Amino acid sequence: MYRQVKTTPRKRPLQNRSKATVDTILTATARILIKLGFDGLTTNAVAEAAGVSIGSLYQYFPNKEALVAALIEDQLDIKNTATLAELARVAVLPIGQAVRAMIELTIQNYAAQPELKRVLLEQVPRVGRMARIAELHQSTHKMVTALLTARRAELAIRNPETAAFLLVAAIEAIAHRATLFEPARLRDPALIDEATAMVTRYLGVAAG
Amino acid sequence: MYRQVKTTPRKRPLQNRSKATVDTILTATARILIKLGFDGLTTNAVAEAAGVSIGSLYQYFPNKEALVAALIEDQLDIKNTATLAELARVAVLPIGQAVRAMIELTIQNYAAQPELKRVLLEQVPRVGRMARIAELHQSTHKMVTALLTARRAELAIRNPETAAFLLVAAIEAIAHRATLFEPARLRDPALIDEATAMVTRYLGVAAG
DNA sequence: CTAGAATGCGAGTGATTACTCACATTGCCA
DNA sequence: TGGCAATGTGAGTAATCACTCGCATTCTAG
Repeated sequence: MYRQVKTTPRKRPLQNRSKATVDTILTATARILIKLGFDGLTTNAVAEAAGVSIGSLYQYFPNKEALVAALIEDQLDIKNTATLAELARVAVLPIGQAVRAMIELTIQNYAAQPELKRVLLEQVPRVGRMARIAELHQSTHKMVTALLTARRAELAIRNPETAAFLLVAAIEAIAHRATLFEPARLRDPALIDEATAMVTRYLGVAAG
Repeated sequence: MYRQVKTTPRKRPLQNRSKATVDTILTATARILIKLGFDGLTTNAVAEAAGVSIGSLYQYFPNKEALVAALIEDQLDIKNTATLAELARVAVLPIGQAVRAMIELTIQNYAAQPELKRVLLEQVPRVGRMARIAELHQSTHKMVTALLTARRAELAIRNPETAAFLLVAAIEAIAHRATLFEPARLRDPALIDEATAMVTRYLGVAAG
């Protein structure tokens, strides 16, 4: 279907020296990506910007997409860990509060380094990371479904599975769209208030 | 910021002969794009698949991205026209009904040719069409804001502008995410029911 | 009918750029 | 201290592909 490119790292950096090299390379990748986009990103340019030889780059990254994939993986891991942890934490709170907390977390996640987030979001398909995204969606979806099912008695919804899909998609999209098109909105408290209102009214619970 | 590529057509096809050529080229582009992705899409391959010489292709399209851009423009035009028309049509209906109609339209739009939609969605940034998307968002957003403002008295919301942003983002995302990750859901009536419920409860009106 | 415009043709080329490899340097450990 | 492993180097190569251009064919208007 797609020309899938191997993006698994070539070699793990063992000594501190090489760990630093890898870090520098990724930092340079991010910088160039923001400035020039994926097409302006050349492996030679990355190596030069990182002050590292092109050979060293290829010690650790098999190709250009692997560079971007690594950045994406980092972000996804951070986000996923934070999301699952927060979901666990809020599971016992009053639902309104739980909702607000999840919305805040989601928006905060996008609000940090929005430029980088934007570029990476755009490059996800190109770098063959859609499957990974799907996985994460899946895991979030399951957890939210479980949460909604567990507390079904308090809620006005009949179909927790579909509801979970809607909610996750909606909240994620709000942050996503704001990041891509109206970053200023990420700082607008009304966004969080209204989103919380939307979700809590849908669920039939008091706002958080 | 981005290496922006000119994607405006080179020459308009005048005779029927050339109109057919352009059509064939775009059809071939869509087919290859679905099968091989953007990287597998080469201008030579498109020309061959279309049974047209590479020279002819370049009569009408200045470069590879212009091919994809043309497909995207087509889809966006269709969608935008339909959306604005429907918004105008439902403006006088009971709000619950209006909401359901808009949700159905949005989902239908994605449900037609979901494969092509998926690839095109993924290629929007690469082909420099984010600005166009932003425009369309803007116009939809304005219209929905106007609608919510006009019927404010019937609604439980305080901030029509933010509410419009939320609603458009949420509904769009539900269809979008389903298309990308769970196409089967596009056929699930529960999706529409629940989405309608979410929106109408948020607005504080009877479900449509 | 004809002249010029529109369209169609496709082998070839030029430029880009990802990536290799043979070798140099540095770090680690016995 | 010596030797092996890890790391770093960068000129060069090979392959791809977007795109050109000079020419052939088809259409249309007068």
